[in-house]
Amino acid sequence: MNKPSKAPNLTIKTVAADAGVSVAAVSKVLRGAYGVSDSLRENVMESIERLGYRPSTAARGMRGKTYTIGILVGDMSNPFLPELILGVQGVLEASNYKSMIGVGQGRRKIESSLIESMIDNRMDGLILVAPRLSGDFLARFSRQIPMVVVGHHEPSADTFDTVNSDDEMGASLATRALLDKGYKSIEMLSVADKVGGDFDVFRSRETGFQSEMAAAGLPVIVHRLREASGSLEEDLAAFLDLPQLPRAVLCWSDLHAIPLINMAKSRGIRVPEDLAIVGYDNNPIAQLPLIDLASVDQDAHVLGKIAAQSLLARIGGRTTTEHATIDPVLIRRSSLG
Amino acid sequence: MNKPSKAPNLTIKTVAADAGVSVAAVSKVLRGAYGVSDSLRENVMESIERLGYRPSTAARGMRGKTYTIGILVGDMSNPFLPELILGVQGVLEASNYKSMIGVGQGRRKIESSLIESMIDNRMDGLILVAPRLSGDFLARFSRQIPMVVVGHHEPSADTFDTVNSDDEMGASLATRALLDKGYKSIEMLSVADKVGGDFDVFRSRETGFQSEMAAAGLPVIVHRLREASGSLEEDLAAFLDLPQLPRAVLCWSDLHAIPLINMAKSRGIRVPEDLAIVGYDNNPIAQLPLIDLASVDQDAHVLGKIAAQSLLARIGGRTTTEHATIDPVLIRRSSLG
DNA sequence: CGTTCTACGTTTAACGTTCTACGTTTCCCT
DNA sequence: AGGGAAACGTAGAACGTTAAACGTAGAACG
Repeated sequence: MNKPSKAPNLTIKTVAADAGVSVAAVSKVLRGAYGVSDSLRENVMESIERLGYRPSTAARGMRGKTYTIGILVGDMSNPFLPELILGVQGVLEASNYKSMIGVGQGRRKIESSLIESMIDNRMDGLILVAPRLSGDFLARFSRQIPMVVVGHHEPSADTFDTVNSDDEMGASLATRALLDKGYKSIEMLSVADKVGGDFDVFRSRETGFQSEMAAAGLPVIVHRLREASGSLEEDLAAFLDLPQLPRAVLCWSDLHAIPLINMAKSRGIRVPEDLAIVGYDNNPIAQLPLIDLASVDQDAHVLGKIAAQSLLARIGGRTTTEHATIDPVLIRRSSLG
Repeated sequence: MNKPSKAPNLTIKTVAADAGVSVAAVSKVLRGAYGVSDSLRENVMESIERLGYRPSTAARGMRGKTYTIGILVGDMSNPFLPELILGVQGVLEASNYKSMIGVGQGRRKIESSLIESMIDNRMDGLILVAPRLSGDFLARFSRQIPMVVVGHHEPSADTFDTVNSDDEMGASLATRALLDKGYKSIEMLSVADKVGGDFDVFRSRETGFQSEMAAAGLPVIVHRLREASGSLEEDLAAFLDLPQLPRAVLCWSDLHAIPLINMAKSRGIRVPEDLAIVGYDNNPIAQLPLIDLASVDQDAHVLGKIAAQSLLARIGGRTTTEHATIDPVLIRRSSLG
């Protein structure tokens, strides 16, 4: 049997009895609250340690804080996730917070239900990473719980903070690198028209591309992929079949650039001799020798760190809104030329 | 400000008042407990719906169940994860359970602390997917909470259930396919000697390979990669530099097979003409045209479904232990020959 | 030497559920 | 019609923690 019939549930009461003090005293020690002498604290700590006591998050949630924050990731294939989470956890460790990670599978329904779960669990705050949910939804949830959103531009939001890599700059960087190589005919392969609703979250990279091209006095040509699943192959093929294939292409994501480079090479189009390709996100696959795709990299660790600090501040009582931005870097590989 | 000064916290009491019944009646409806008339249920449901009430998981955890189960994944790069989780969630939906997913980052410390968090949150049960933790640890935790482990052979465990794809059969399948092609010189590239402790969790695939080769009267040659990070490249290179390169190779994972196929091709070794390669896990990358790697596929959806059912049964009171096994399938691609 | 602080610790309500008893109805049989 | 069981609903005590309010003793002050 799993549960022995008599589980003498280890509670704050046990600790109090063991240390010979009141329950409230233990609670104070636990929370680092005001009004505990060093000797008391030491005494209680010793008992806690020896008994192996851990406070019940559930019970905590009833009155105070749970010291748990939820991290919701929209899509676990996101290559910078591990590093980002490390960044978050680094900050949390220092302030005895724990985190629980939820994976939204890129589906709005799962995302909402996960967020609701987290609220129901009385978590103290939420970090949403590249959520698919629209700004309206985000705003609605943010009224119920302190929230920071990473990788989802929403500059007008005033009920939650955002942390983003500067997508416009990233695209600029990549475009300028292509221009510096001397290419004149450069086009962009961007994401579907209204992926995830009609907010312009996904347009910053286009803006960066556009402004660089315009500054160079060159025409701005942007192709947009369709959203339907399975259409990616077709759309990429259509692009490669263009009568006037450009000399270079900037892809919105490595998720497009990698299949593209594959398809191009297997059609005998040489990369970068015939077509230079730059992606975005620096997916680990990009560095495989057969792929060797140049890509824009975001410092995920910093992204996570800032998000966590921001959330902690918000939980701590800050009511103003912060929108942070950090600078990406271009990783040069052979596909760039 | 985030929280309006007067949050008239929507509780079960509010609902009871609204529906004109007792608090306990609402609770019964919520839990689908015995002793509620249809009219009562309908009435209460209507109130719940209209008010948008959601029960506090934290409060629930204090007395009863939280209707939340924790899914801990050892490593989010695992390609069959999304489908597995879908399988789990499919089962859970039907019984009004929610799930929270934790990502262990392949680090034992994070794994343990996440499991502890989940226990502290009074979750009703845990599904561990390909955990790095050793059997001892697993057994210890399983005494505190109902638990099912997926993708981690531990046949001697008697305090938690396991669900696994039949790794031995998968390796057999792949080996036999290579034998059927007429190859005689087949070797295996397996995982480090004592990855994650000295249990033989990772040996089943070797066993499958070994028994097929022995049955065919051929020599059994297994290379083991080292565990240290960064050593993969070296080890693969060393393999390809072998004076007597085999005609075909079975890799323990696509995580090895994909870099291998890359390295081989970029050295001018033709796949499959010079070297046939079969991987394991059917990683999405395996199907890229430039890779086109044959691989053993596990039905992740079924894996998840069985795990969830198993856990629910255990939560429901089953005390015996179940070890389930399901059959994998070989996906043939050009790397097979 | 009384009075007021200050620092520490305790008492005691909450918090939002569940669940065990227990009291009413309602229904079904003879 | 009478009796018993089943069905329905209620009251109220948990659950483990926090936090506001409340002592209390010694120190500092006038």
